[in-house]
Amino acid sequence: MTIGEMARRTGLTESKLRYYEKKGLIHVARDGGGRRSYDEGDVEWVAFLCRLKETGMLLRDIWRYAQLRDRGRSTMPERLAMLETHRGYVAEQQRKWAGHLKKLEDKITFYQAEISHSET
Amino acid sequence: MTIGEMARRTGLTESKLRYYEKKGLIHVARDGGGRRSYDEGDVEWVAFLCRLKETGMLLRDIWRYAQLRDRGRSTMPERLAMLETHRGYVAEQQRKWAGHLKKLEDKITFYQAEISHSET
DNA sequence: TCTTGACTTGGACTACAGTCCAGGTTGTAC
DNA sequence: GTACAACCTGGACTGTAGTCCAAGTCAAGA
Repeated sequence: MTIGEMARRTGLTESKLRYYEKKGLIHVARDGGGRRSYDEGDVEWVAFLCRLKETGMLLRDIWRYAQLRDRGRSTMPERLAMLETHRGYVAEQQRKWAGHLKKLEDKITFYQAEISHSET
Repeated sequence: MTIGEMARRTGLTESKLRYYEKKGLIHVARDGGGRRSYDEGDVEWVAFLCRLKETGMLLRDIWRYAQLRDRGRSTMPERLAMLETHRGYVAEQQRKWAGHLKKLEDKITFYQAEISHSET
């Protein structure tokens, strides 16, 4: 798969794919002409990498995870530990957003009351 | 209230308080010696500003909100509209984090199974 | 009066995550 | 064999949100 196809598959831009590679998050094979050649395994890894990123993991931590992954199955317990730590973070985020939503709704209710009061 | 007291009250650093002022998000009175002098109204506004920021509103949008606020009660409907738009965003974030948590838990379950399989 | 510590300013610097660009290469279609 | 799109590289540039620093000011206490 070329970088263009990969971009379409993953929803990332080509720039991002090159950037993540430069940062050591993805290792990409090359064809005879020196062009990037992605496979299905890369698609899966990029999808997971994106999920980690969307959940607020910094690229440098994803890089640590990628390093462990490169070292094979023996690092699975370490990777599991990273994911468990991250789960705690994500669970807290979820609670936080729920709280934010509640407070924002209170504020909106207050504004609505103020405005309808002004109109009378 | 001096900037140091204000920092303690709001949990922000002095740097941030100066930075937000420089960006036009807060208007702070000065004492005779040219020092910042905050009041309770400032504390409340900063607390609300922080909530907007924590929920992902960019400083330039908070600035727009602050501009409306400066113009008085007549801008309440506009502010309400901003908050309602933002509520949609926050609600979506909450759903997103719930989804992320679910997927991450699936991955963790998978890893746990893999690891216990290796051990047998 | 002198020291101390909290404060003032503008501007330079940082971290993070990209994005863009010039100049060059490769592979396919006509 | 040439036009063309898609690709390559390194490095400069961007936006967002700060953080830090030098040089100076101000007020209270010894």
